[in-house]
Order: sequence, then structure tokens, then C-alpha cells
Amino acid sequence: MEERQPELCRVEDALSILVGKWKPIILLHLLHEDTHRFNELKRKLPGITQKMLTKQLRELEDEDIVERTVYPQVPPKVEYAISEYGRSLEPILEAMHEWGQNHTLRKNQKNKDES
Amino acid sequence: MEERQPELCRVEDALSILVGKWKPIILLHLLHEDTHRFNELKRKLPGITQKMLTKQLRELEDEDIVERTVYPQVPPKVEYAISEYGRSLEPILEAMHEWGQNHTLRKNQKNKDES
DNA sequence: AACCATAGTATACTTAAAGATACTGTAAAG
DNA sequence: CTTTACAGTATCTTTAAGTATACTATGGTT
Repeated sequence: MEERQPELCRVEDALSILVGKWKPIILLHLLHEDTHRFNELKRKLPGITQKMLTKQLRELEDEDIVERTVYPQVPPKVEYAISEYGRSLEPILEAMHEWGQNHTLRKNQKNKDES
Repeated sequence: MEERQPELCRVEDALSILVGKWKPIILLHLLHEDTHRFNELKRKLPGITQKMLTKQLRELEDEDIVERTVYPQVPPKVEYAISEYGRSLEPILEAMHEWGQNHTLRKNQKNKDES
């Protein structure tokens, strides 16, 4: 394996795309069901505001993770889908989900032991 | 593979441990060189304040990712090392680093094409 | 006696992320 | 003719993340 210098760490670049209260779950929805309309996605994210959803989607779009298709009709129709490139995040998301699941278990176990 | 419901997403649990300006690079240093004293680590993180470093290390300690050993001597000596459990984050960090590296390349390429 | 290193804590401050709420325009349904 | 759905934008407030600076105790060096 290549010599890795923490100073040249690029973890942040991946992290900056994944962080936030909403991005991971948005990505998981898009990964599992491919295309969503704006409000359809909104309904699946209880508690999110339009502003937040718009912002998150725009950021993902800017990074080419998500593709936005506007249908010029009234009422408006806009579809969001994960891009081919966006799919490359799947293994990371999957690994984090598994790790997180195990971590939650571990924590619960620890709390049980303490009581 | 198990049925995955985005609603039950545990990505956040992993993310919450990895996020921040300092955590990934702290973890990479500890993963690559094992034990560090407080100021030794501080010197490797240009710009970090004591408060921040302390906070990050406490948080990692609370999650059992980092082990803190205090040597009762004067001047004080405190050593930080990655825990066995903490090592389980290595593949994720590695995957994110690789993805991030590729993403940076991609971005640079894109900017070049545009100019 | 003044200064440096150690590993921090305490307090105040700035900035970034997120949330709450109201508003836009068009067309169809009730 | 008021309401609903659609996909947003605009503005303001709250909360969290991060920064700056000063301070602690102890012992060794100059």
C-alpha cells in the first residue's frame, strides 16, 4: 500500500459530501429507489424544511452526485436521481451504516452493563 | 443482503464520530503512529487550539475509539492511542480517503476543461 | 528570580449550519 | 371562489461548531 501521510488526508473531501443531518438519508433513499420528485422525497424525510431539502439537493447536484431533471410543465415536475458517479459512494455509505449499527449495539450493551 | 430501510439509517452514528475539522486527521495520525503525547499530536495539527484538541480527544475517548493513559508524573505525561475497536474505523477512513482523492482529481479535471 | 514545558481549564467571541415562517405563480379540484 | 399541489425563494432566529486568549500547577533550566 502507498505511503499515507495524514497531512495529505482527503477524508474531508468525502466527508464534506456526506455530512449533515440530511445528506446520508437523502442519498440512501435515492440509492434504493432511484428517482424521486421533490415533494416525494420531502415526505420521506420527516421534519425537513423545503429550504433545507433544496439546499442539500443543490449541493449534491453541484458535486455531480445527484441529477436534477426539470419537466417544463405546470404544476412543476422535477425529478432527482443518483448519478452513476454518485453510486460510487454506496460502499462507503454501506460500510458506515454497518459500522454505525454495530456501534449502536455496543453502546446499548454498555449502558445495560452499567445499570 | 438484508432489506435496508433508509429510515433506520445508522450512517449518522458513524458520521458523528468522524465529522469535524480535526477528527479524521487525528484518527489517521493515531492509526499510523499509534501512541502520541498531547503536545506531540498538537504539533502535528497546525492551527488547532488546546481546547479543540482536548475536546476532540475526549469525544473519541468517550466512544472508546481512543485510549488515554495518564502517567502520574510532573510535568504531566498523557498518551493517546487508537483502541482495538478504533481500528475498525480504518477501512472506512481508507475508503473515504480514496474516494476523496479521486473526487479531488475529478474536480480539478472539470475545472481544467472549463478554462 | 524569570522562563520554559507539560496537559490541560475557563471565559468570551465569531461563524457556519440548521430551523421557522411567510411568500411566489400556475392550474386543477371541490 | 377558496383550497390544494407543485417546486421552490426570501428573511429571520436559533443552535452548534470552532477560535482566541488568558489562566492553572509543578518542576527543571538559565
